[in-house]
Amino acid sequence: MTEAEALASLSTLAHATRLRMLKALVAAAPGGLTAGTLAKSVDATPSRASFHLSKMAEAGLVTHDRAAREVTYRIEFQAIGAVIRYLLEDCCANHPTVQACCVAAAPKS
Amino acid sequence: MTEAEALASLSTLAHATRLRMLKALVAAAPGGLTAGTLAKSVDATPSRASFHLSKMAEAGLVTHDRAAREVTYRIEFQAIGAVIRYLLEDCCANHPTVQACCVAAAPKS
DNA sequence: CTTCCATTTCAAATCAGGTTGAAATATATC
DNA sequence: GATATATTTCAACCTGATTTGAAATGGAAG
Repeated sequence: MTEAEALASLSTLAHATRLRMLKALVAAAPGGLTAGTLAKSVDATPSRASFHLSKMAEAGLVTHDRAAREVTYRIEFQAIGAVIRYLLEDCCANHPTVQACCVAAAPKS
Repeated sequence: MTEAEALASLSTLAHATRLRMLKALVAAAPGGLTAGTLAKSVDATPSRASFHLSKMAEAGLVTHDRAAREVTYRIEFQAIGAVIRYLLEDCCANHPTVQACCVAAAPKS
């Protein structure tokens, strides 16, 4: 992942509406949610939701496909993993103190 | 870490000058770098560097202390760890696919 | 083909953040 | 105290992101 890509992902994540959409999509994985459902779940107008979703799609954080009239958005876990990895590896040089946080965050045996 | 804190850290990281400063400070850890050295290393004017450094300090990503005329900035590894953990745990619910990225990023035995 | 529903696009207004350069502060030296 | 260096602060300006609401598009159903 390049610095430019990392910056694009980080600024996409750095917005309350988008971060909440992301959480909603994680909770709904692997099924995904329609644009309308997402809009309601983060209390945004359709046009605002569409704006933010297209930004997230542009950054590769979500994918979307149309079924009839509805557009379903799905989380792209690997894209978020790539951002985390960039922070850990490229920025922090895998510093033990930073890694310790990830280890602690992995209670799954 | 609260959502507001995570958003503050993410938007602080989402800027080329600041991300480069962060990398420089990681490389210089645990010693730190002076404001002037940092400014040169990212090719920024003193005033621009000071502006970005104060944002990073405000977000808790760096600390600073004065020695004579120079102000030395140091990376706060735990703060970055906290952001990563937030993404991993609070956003992605420790999803295996995302965790796999961190594991791969940890070649240190 | 008209109508309805879901979503996106668009232009205008607003807002937040970044850059610039000059001035101010802090500290040391003469 | 005067001067020099390191850094920060400030105000003005610029730029890009976000919001808003209306209009347009895509698709299904009568």
